[in-house]
Amino acid sequence: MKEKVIFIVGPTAVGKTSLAIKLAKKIKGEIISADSMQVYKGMDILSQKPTKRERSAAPHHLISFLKASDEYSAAIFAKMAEKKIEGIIKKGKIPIVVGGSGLYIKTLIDGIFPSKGKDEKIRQNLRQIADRNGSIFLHNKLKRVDPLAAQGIHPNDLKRVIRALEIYELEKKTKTSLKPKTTGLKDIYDVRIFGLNMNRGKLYERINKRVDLMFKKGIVNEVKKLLRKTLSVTSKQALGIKEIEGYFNKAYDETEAKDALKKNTRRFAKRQLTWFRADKRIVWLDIDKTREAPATRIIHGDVWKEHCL
RNA sequence: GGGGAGAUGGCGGAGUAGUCAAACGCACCAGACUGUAAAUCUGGCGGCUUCGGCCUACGAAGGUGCGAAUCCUUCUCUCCCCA
Repeated sequence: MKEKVIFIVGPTAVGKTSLAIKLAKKIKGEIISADSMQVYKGMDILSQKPTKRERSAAPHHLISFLKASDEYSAAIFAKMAEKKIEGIIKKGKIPIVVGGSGLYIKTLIDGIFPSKGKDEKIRQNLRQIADRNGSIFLHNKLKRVDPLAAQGIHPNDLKRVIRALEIYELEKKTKTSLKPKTTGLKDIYDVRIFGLNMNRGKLYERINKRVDLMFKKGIVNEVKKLLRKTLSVTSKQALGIKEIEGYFNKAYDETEAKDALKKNTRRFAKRQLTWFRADKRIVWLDIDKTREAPATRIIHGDVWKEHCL
């Protein structure tokens, strides 16, 4: 019989962290963060890491172990998470993967095709070509080497066009031919994915409140410190950095920075939902359907019995 | 009290007789997504629709035009200046 691995996914601010901790305590689980930003030191407020107290309530993994200048990616995450999962299972405990980074989670569960990774030089070169000749030009180029991939990528989606071309240059194989060669967690373990959701308006309200709290906690100062360092490509895209940077540059005041962060976080949550909705394996727990916290339902209720036992 | 400016879709804001359900931006909704993913990109966005159209709309009411968001009259409201 395959060992169980529990996933708790959902949009930001929906309440994944607290549910995961309750669940971990109940079932003797250990939490693995599937979050592209919580891995960074010095980004505690920004990435809404669980507090020290929360972290001491159950073991947490893959949080605060990278410098802001380090790169991170779905592939690195998947590799590390898989090792952690193995270790946790060996200890006789249940791994609970918690997070909102959809691609990371998918990569972990379904795998990613083998690749040498990225090559900044190739990317830069392709970017220059796009600047000179337009993104359509690059897309046409991709059409010639990998027509199937080109079909699935919009000509305006420069990052994807570039990556597909990069794969070809680097691997001498097309993205299309590599794609089927993937194995992941789902081939080894009994994967159970739970998605948390709630009424959209309520979720947005929670996000707004959370951002207010982030400012009270000193996010401005945290960003100020971060901006003094060199940030990696990944870490510098954390929500909050560019919004607060604009405030430092006097492009607008603090209130506007706060509103911008709220807005961008709301949009992010929406994109997360779009991503997770596409995964039909997810068992959704709608917080609005019950007056109680979904934690109660998942831990004591039928959901747990039905889906995990 | 006198003079001037203006009222456009959820908001901002074009348009100044036909090709206007009304540019553009924002918000919002939906979608795509395999090494930057808290990123990147796409579509929709008055209502109804058998997808051909139909209906309701540009402060209100009248009027002139074949035809009005666009012109005229009155009214209501807002802003500014002078008293």
